[in-house]
Amino acid sequence: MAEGLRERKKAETRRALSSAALRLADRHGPEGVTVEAIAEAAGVSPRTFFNYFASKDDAIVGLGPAHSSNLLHGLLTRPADEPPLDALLAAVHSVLDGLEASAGDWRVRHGLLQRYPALAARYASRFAEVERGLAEEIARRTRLDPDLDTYPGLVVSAALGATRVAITAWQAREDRGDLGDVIEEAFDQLAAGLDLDRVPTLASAPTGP
Amino acid sequence: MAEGLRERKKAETRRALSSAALRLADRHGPEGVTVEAIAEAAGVSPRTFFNYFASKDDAIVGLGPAHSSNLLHGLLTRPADEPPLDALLAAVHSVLDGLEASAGDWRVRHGLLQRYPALAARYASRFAEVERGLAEEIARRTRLDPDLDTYPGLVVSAALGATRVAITAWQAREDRGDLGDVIEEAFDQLAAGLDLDRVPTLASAPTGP
DNA sequence: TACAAAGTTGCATCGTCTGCAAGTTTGGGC
DNA sequence: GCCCAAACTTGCAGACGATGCAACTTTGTA
Repeated sequence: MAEGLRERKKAETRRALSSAALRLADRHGPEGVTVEAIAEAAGVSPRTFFNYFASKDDAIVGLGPAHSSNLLHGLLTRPADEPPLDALLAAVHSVLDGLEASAGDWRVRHGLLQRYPALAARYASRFAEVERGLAEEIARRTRLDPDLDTYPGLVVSAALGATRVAITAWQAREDRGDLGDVIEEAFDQLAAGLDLDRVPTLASAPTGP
Repeated sequence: MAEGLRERKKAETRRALSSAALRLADRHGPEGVTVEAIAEAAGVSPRTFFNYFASKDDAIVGLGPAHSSNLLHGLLTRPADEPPLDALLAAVHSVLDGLEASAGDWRVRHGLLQRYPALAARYASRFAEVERGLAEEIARRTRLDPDLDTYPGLVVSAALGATRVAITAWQAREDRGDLGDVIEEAFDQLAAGLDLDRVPTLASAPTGP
């Protein structure tokens, strides 16, 4: 049997804990919710909580132990001779598609990350590992050294920063166009060397109608 | 009296605490040192520690309450019509010059930040405010909206990322050239649109002699 | 010298997180 | 069906971080 009762129960508990943590944190703020409350809402003991998540913050942002990066996986499936920036954009896009599924939680989570910098920090530290992995793959493709050369780390840092900025801007906009488009636009600006005169299109008119 | 005994004592205690925290964390790791140990090394009670720093991590990374950004100050002194990327590079340079002073602590601190991502996260969250301030200034200069447009956040994110990557690469190199040069090189790569074919110069030959 | 403001300290307390030693449940061989 | 071993849950005890409160001490000043 590929999927025993055990596995399903575990997955369900994890989901319940993460979901409860997210919901409660959204309502009362991360500091306003205790592990005890989360465990109770999920129907397990406080001690069990720590069998699933290493910290309260991890549960809120929904990061399991081996959050094996979809981003890196996406990059690995791109052709090796593709320009790094293009490959990274494609990887981001592929992750985005997979994300549409649990869009509700994701929306709430990103809102929390913006409202509470401490949470974002926790998230970022997990993200640093991903960044490292991506940089190594880029270094391999460009035959550079991931430690000594700046290019691999630079491309990855710029790409992820662009993604982050794009998501934030997209969330701030009322109209809500396509997130993929906003991200693509940001990458175009990177490719244009961040030269204001050569930037393809700017999102909004200065201000007002 | 502009500088009473009170002020001097406070400053000294703060320095002693931060210094002890840094030194102990470097030796035993951030988790391996307790607030009690730091306080004892600095000759104050554990309770007093929290009159100076909001958390253990803050003491280690040496962040006081009002870490008013030199970076933003550096940016504000640049001409308003300077291209954003150039202005940011200049701002980074100006901060770097001021940093030479306490170079010893700074070196150790950056090493710690690299070894312990959790610390880096704490640092980054403080840094987020700085990033926000820089983006707002860039938005003002470019007559864009800091929330709705991606450009301001994008430039700042890319610039700070480039700085971070450059510092890391510089630390990894044995020969230790000029840090300013490495940073400048990274900014050049940004200005070249991260196009591998147009990147000015690459730091190292592929690998080996 | 006396007094007020500022700073330090101990104490009590809450919450996070970990190790350990039970119990309880599940899956699989027989 | 029965039983065992592995996996999972739970309670308990305890270390540590962090905060509020109420003395107590030091510093600056009248």
